[in-house]
Amino acid sequence: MKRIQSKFVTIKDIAEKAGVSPNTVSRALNSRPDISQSTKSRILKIAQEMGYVRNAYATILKSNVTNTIGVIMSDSSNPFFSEVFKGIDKAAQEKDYQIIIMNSEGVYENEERFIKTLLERRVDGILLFPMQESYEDIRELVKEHFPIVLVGREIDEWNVDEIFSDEVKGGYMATKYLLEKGCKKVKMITDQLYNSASLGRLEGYRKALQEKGVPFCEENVKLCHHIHEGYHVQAGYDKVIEMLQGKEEFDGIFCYNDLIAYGVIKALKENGFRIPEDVSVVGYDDITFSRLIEPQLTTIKVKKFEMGYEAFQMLYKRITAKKSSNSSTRKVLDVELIVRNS
Amino acid sequence: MKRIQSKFVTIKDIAEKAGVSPNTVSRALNSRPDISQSTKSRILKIAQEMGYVRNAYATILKSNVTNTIGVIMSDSSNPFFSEVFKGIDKAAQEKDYQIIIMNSEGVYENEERFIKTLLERRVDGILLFPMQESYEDIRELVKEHFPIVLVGREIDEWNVDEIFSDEVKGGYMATKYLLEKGCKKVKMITDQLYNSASLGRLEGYRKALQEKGVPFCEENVKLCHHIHEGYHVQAGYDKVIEMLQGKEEFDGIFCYNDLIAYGVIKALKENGFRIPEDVSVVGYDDITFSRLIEPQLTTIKVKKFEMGYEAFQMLYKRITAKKSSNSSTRKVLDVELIVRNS
DNA sequence: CTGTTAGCGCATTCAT
DNA sequence: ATGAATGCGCTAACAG
Repeated sequence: MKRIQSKFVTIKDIAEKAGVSPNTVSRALNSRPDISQSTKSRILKIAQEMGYVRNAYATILKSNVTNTIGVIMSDSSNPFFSEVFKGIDKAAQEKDYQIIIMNSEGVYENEERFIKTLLERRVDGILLFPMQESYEDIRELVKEHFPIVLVGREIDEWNVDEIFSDEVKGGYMATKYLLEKGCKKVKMITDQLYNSASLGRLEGYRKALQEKGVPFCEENVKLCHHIHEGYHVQAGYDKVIEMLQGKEEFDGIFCYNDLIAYGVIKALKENGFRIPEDVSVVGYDDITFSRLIEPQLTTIKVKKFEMGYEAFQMLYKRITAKKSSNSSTRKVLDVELIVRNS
Repeated sequence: MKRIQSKFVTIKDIAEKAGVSPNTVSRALNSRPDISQSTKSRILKIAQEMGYVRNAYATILKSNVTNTIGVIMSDSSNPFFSEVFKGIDKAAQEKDYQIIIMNSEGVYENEERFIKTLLERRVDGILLFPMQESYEDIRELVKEHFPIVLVGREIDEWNVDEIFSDEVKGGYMATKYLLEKGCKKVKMITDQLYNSASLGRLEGYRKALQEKGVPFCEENVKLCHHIHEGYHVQAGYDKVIEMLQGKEEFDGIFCYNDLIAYGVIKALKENGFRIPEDVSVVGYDDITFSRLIEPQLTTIKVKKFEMGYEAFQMLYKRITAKKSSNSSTRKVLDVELIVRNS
């Protein structure tokens, strides 16, 4: 595991060549006031010629500031996450922060391991998209006042910075829309129910039903257990097939996200259902492609870029705060119903 | 993870508490042979209690091995790139490598800056998706035998590791397919022509035309200048509108990528063209969504995940090589025509 | 087995 | 304006 490295030049090397002390070189490189213009430019020229590249690790070891954050998400290739990530990236670039990104695939053990690695690398803070049932690893960080912001999920109990969407409202709007369109049997296809996103959207679904006097029925909520990341489309497809085989009746489907909705639409079309004439479909997230599929997907728009951008801002504030405060910030992003043709 | 005065616990702290020397603590933590089982477990217990987290920077400063690579791409939210990235991530995780990811947005100055930052952070190697006209920054690295692998693009002149698709074949297959389907006027909508991907696909386009005895016509190649990342769809859409306004005639369009094809299809549909009856469309990349749009997109499938996975392997090989060899590796990935309904 | 010493590359004292 | 000394946290080399 040893690699040959093109040996990097050090300030000592430069110092020798320039006939000055390493310290003087350091001064020149960092544009300190206490150095003469002439030696400074001479040194800079030599440094340039020798191809000097500062060793960030040495600097960091002294300063204890890495200008790096860690980002842990379940699947950065999921369009929802990659949109959010774009916001993070933008904000981070503005503050000249580097990002170490890690894909947990929704596996708790990965998340735990990643956090440890990130701490070893002394990231200034962590942005984490909670995905699992257990939060022990996070709890530890929060307890120690380590800068962390939870993104896309709400964890009530703790005193931790969070940014997430108004999930209840989203679920409510989606369901209400279906009901007001005249749907009598509205199914919901969702993810596992151990996170605030699923729970919130489900609550919104119930709320809308209740408001319209439609009895809530447990069987109408279809849980996709253990969706492998990247297989939401398939999961939605499978659920519809399952429902059809079970001779279940429905004329409206509220999907946990757009990807599931894509699968749902595919299955419905293949089985001769017209959308929205026979069955109406509403998705969630409003990812880029939802306006490109046929029919264009009616969905709940989530402020993805903003979520990422704001998340970094919150983390940055936490990192640069003079002293660790005990009060936490919770930011709720509004959602919007985008009516298209499904 | 405990921190004393907002600082992390060091081996020195542990040593004091345990009444041993820092070195002994180091031995215990690294499972060295030369330490007694009893002191070792005693120290480990104390370390655990104190919430010790090793400082990777100190270790790296000594060892000069960061187990980190840098990845520079233009837009990680583009489905093509995020698929490739997934492959990189998978391979990197297997070797326990961290990834610092940077989005250049196709801007040379960004790329240059990023490379510098990555070098300062002493990444063991860099995976780079060349996007610009200038490669001066890369040339420097190559000259210094810094481990780098270029992904998705071919740069003939140099002696540098590369992995890319067989673009000529892809362009050829796409165009040939259109011609054999009976298209008489095949347009090509492509990106700027300063990279091997565009050039290769264009060459394939010409080759197919020539083979079928169709004269190549400059005006049939539509260049989308300066596509802002994330706006490929729009670019495709605009080009079609432009062509229609110019009263150009065409019955087949070969698109540089699937995103452009989405826009093309949208514009055609909006203007009353039937696909593929009136106009056939072929895309490139075969990203996930291409089978979900209507009509399902006929396209050239690129081995995206493999490209990323292999790219890391190549880089890893380079990083861990006993000595720097002068011969470079060039890997060409095969492409495949996926016939669907467009 | 364990402790002492030294040094990775840099920046921050303090001298001169 | 410049140099010398010190230490960030850790580990390797050498003693004991």
